[in-house]
Amino acid sequence: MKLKEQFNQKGLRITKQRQIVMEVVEKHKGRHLSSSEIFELVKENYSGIGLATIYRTLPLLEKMKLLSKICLDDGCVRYEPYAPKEQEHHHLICVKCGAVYEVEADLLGIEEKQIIMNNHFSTQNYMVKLYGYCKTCAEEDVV
Amino acid sequence: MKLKEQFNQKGLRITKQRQIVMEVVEKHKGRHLSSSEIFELVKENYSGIGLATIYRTLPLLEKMKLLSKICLDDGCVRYEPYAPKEQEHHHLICVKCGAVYEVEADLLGIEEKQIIMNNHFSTQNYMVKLYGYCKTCAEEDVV
DNA sequence: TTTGGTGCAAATGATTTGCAACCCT
DNA sequence: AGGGTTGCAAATCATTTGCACCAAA
Repeated sequence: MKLKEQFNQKGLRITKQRQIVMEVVEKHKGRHLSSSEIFELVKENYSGIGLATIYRTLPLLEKMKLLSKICLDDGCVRYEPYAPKEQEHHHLICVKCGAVYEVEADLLGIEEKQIIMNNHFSTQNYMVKLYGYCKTCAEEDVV
Repeated sequence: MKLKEQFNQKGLRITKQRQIVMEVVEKHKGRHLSSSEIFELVKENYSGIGLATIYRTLPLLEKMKLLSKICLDDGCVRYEPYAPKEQEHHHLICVKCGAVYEVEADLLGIEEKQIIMNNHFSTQNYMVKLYGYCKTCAEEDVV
């Protein structure tokens, strides 16, 4: 199991708790789980888990590039399975109902990346958040 | 003064506190002020201000499209003067030192916008956050 | 056995809310 | 006058931290 090696290499231990956190987030790919949502889901499989462990585990898994942190402007940090550059995806946020959709696409073209390079900034990755109306809410507005 | 009319139209009142909050954020265009930073700055001109007023005023000014809320993944909400579509700008976030730079450009091309339209989403505006290394930190890494 | 890891409870920080007093219109 | 606003303090929420105990390696 690669996960275990990845941890051990850094002197970290792979515990039941860490494994279940990973499983839960992967199982719910496409949702954007907050820390407390993850806490609730982990409890279903491991009722003894403590909230503090969740809060200590999540940033750790993020640093190891196993999870990605996302911030959807709703007052809490959320996580999703890590997506390598080739699968970069972005978020469409409905300003009316709050629904979040994903678009899988490399939204920045060569030109745009050039503009950024000109600012002396070396980009590792990027995230685009688009605010607008989802189909449902756009139709309601017409009524 | 248009500001006053804009408020009165909605049955809202233009108070000294609200005016000073606007002034402070506009004066510091280019910085990305957190609520408590705004609180401190407002106090310089109006020492009686209460923190709760700041927290009530900021979302109000945002709804009125006088300010924009930004979330730079550092655990607090920040604000900057509202930028109409023509002046859309985005943020470069240094993952090492945390510095935030701005790029003024419409980073999404026609093609990319088309991709989003195909998702049945009508975009009002969007925000791009790019994570990477600023010039200074990139140079330090070489050392 | 030897650390790193965990649960729990208390501490922090950011933001919200109830309420009486206040002040734009 | 009258209702929107404010300051203050208490309440909430998300997240962090100290510490004794537990468990991977």
